[in-house]
Amino acid sequence: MTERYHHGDLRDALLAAATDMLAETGPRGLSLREAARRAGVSTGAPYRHFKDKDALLTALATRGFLALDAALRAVDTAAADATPLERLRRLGVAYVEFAIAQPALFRLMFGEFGPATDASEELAQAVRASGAHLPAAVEAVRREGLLGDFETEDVTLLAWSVVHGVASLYLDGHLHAFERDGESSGVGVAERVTRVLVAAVSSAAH
Amino acid sequence: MTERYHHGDLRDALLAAATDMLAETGPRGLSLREAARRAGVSTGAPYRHFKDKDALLTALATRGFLALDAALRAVDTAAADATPLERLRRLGVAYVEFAIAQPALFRLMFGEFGPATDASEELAQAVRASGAHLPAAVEAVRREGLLGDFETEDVTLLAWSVVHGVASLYLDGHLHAFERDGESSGVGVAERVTRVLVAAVSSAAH
DNA sequence: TGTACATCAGTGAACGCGCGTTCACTGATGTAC
DNA sequence: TGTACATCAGTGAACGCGCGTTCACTGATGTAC
Repeated sequence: MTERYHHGDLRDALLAAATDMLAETGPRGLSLREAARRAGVSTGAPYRHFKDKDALLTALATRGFLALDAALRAVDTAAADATPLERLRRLGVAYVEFAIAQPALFRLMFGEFGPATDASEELAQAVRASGAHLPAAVEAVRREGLLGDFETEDVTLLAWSVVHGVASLYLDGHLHAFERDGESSGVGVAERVTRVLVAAVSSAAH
Repeated sequence: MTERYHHGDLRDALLAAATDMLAETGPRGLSLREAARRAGVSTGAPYRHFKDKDALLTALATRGFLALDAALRAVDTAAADATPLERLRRLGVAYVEFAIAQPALFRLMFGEFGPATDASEELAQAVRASGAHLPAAVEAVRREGLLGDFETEDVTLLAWSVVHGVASLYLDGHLHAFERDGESSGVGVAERVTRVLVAAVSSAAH
């Protein structure tokens, strides 16, 4: 890395540093000063690129929701030939995988210390995009007549709650008792739970 | 409140003050100094009663789990004449109600900033006690032959995930889109979701 | 019943810490002529 | 092609803040005789 007065791409460098810190210490340990230090820049420099700390957090969360959106879209594509229910299930597992792969980012996005979801237009849009996959998948199930008397909205909420619950409990260390030999981390737990859920919902509709 | 040199029950007063602060500002805004201030005592005084800040947090979390245990036990008793499935469902709703009634306490208990669940023997025991209700209720359902091919453990995990997910999403403000007119807060959401879940699981078993 | 004394719950001042943010500045960049 | 100058991304020192924790101390309490 060349040392020069003008960094060149400090904004990106700060976001990258902040991402690392997030992974190491959680949203709480994320400080603008430390991010500046890591980017090799003085403590005042970030203010050329972000109005304040919250603006950086907002940018970080936006990236997170865009990444989640991309991950879910990829699953949707990859599972194009599966049944609607199986596609819904895989979406759910992918949600948990995302959370486990980037715990601190996930917490920033959904937890109490993250920015409000309407903190910026970009963020709001990313939130909307990433949140559209699950409802669409449930709607696809309904269109095939596999939802019985259940309402689309209720099933969406149920599905989201399950995977968000698994992810949260796992990240906060409450699922140790439920992990089994040979299961790699919480993803196995997510697999099991989503299978049970899909089996229950689908047989209820018949 | 009389002003005297010896407070009399500073330990309890500190815990009470900390509880208030928790409700106002979350686990993050909870400081030993501010708790001392509220209890009308100097900043060093808490150290007569708690080894350090974490010890106070541990005591607080222990109280929380004891309260959750009591709440769930009360539901269990009150629903003694309901079907096992309905009892399970009410337990789940009570879990969400607890979270909504004391958001910051719930976060301290289950979130990333709370003490480890084995930080003290009392805490570990309270965690165990409060966590026993759900598995017991699922086991009761199974005993009636209402679980079909599902494993007790998987259904327990599913149930816990759902209610924990609803609680977390609600507390973090992500369920606004799912609330309906006339529903008071997230409890109505919990009612709907648990009904769908119970309907699905039970019909799958037939 | 009264007194000496050990105990211990409080005081309040001080420590070092890292934080977010501001500000007068300086050095590099690129544009107008 | 060369020069004057505006722009703006950085510097680094400083601000005030609240925090957790320590420490020598003092005042109240209760127990032994």
